Amino acid sequence: MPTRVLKRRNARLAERSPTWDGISLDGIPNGLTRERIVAAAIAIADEDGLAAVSIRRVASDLESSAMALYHYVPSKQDLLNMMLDATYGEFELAAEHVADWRAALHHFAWESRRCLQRHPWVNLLRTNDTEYGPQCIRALEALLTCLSRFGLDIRNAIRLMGVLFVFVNGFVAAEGVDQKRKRAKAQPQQPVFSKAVLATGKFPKVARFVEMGAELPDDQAFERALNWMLEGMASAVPSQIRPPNPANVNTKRSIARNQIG
Amino acid sequence: MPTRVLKRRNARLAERSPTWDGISLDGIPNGLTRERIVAAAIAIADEDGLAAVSIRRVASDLESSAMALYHYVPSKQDLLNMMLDATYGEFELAAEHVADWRAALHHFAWESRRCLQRHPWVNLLRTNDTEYGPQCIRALEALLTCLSRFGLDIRNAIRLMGVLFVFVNGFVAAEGVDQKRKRAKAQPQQPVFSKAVLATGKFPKVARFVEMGAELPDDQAFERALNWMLEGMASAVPSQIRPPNPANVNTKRSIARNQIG
DNA sequence: AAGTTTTTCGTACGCTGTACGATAATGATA
DNA sequence: TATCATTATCGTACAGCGTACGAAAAACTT
Repeated sequence: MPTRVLKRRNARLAERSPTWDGISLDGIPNGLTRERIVAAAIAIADEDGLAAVSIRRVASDLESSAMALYHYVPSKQDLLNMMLDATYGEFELAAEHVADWRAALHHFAWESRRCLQRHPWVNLLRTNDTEYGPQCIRALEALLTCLSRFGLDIRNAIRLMGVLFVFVNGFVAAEGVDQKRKRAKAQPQQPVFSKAVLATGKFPKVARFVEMGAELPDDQAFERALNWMLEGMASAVPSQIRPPNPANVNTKRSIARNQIG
Repeated sequence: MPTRVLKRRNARLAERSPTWDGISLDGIPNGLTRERIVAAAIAIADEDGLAAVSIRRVASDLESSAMALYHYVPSKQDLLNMMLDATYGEFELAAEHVADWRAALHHFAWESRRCLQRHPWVNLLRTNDTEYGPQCIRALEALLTCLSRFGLDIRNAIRLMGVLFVFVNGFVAAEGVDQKRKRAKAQPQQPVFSKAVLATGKFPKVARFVEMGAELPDDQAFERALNWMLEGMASAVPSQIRPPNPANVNTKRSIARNQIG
């Protein structure tokens, strides 16, 4: 995208009223705010991908100049951190009516996936070393509170949540890659597996897998894998706080220890 | 790192023998190869992080010039893909002596973690849309072959592996963040949770969790979470090919269907 | 020796984050 | 209202990035 940004900015500047005094033409004050900057950056990332988020581009969209942003945002890395935290604001906290900790974690997983899917770039941000901000802490507090109602202490709750979040994150990341591929289908082709390698005939099983069509991750696959995860967790949670899963009731392998592991 | 790269390159060029003819001073031919380029890039990423991998830097380390590399590597993105695939070459294939599919997956998970830990930047690469190359396919084929020996068909094996890999990937990513934090302890401090937010007192559970010290992911935590994962999978795998897990033998909830899910 | 192909390299363009200093707008105070 | 201090904005500049383009050199063929 050559000179596009600059052109856009010049266009914006050109249509400014010469008597502009802090109020833009349509009546919306364009004084900068940290919130406005973060929102603009998120909009860019949603629309054109995370790579398109540059200080100059954000400033251009805000009809401002690059350096003006640095009064509200210490650095670009901080801006990215704020973007990440802002997405946690969309997190719908666990409803009151969840019946047990398994349902709470189930809700947490689906809600996490929903938020991650809405902003595919979140996966990229989470790989850097980011700081957990207010929105994230708020969601975490709510879930901890919910889980504690069902008898899980903080340490164990954190363990479960951590593993679950890691799982959801990885799953959505894999989903995102596939979706990106599907969207860019116009390309000559972007084979997931190098065709040259498969053509050697040395890898019959992988070739057969490719032939029968890779199974793309979807809602059903997510639910299935999530239940594996939860089932495994249930097998480790002390029985007295285990949800009344009919499949488990008559089992003798309940773990008596009060510590998960 | 200002002008460092350029200086290094100039130094290298300066110490070149004027009668240089394809053989470098210490007798090692420095004709470029795709393999040498990839290896150099990996070395840089291991040492200075993925961000330090630039075409100019790689060329400098190879005592070459930036544009020379483009005859062996179509683009930087392709170079990154090749780096990723090369790491699969270090993957130690499942030993012959694994007793059942659960042991095979257990080995696969630990080996994946080992490789990922050796090259922390792999996590960053896997988030982009990459293509699976020969080394990756080789490892996949081996695991599929191993799993099929225990009665798992390709579709189900892929499902299990996919979820497991996603889990390992996410876990190591979390580990990597913590390790990076630990290494940069000299900094004034890099609180994982914003202290200003916690100081509001609105989030007592999170605050208590921070007080009692976050439990860093380690070998033990990995093994524990991995067993959750495998336990959940075992509950979904048809009973006749389920490994003889004593905890499961007397359970009636075996799923008779031949399809996982 | 001449011609062809492969490999290397210099230059240049547009982009990036941001340090620094000058300028403009705003709010407080005399 | 005039002056000053603070805050906000902006222009310029620097070093670095990926890589398109074309010239140059080296290597290999004939």
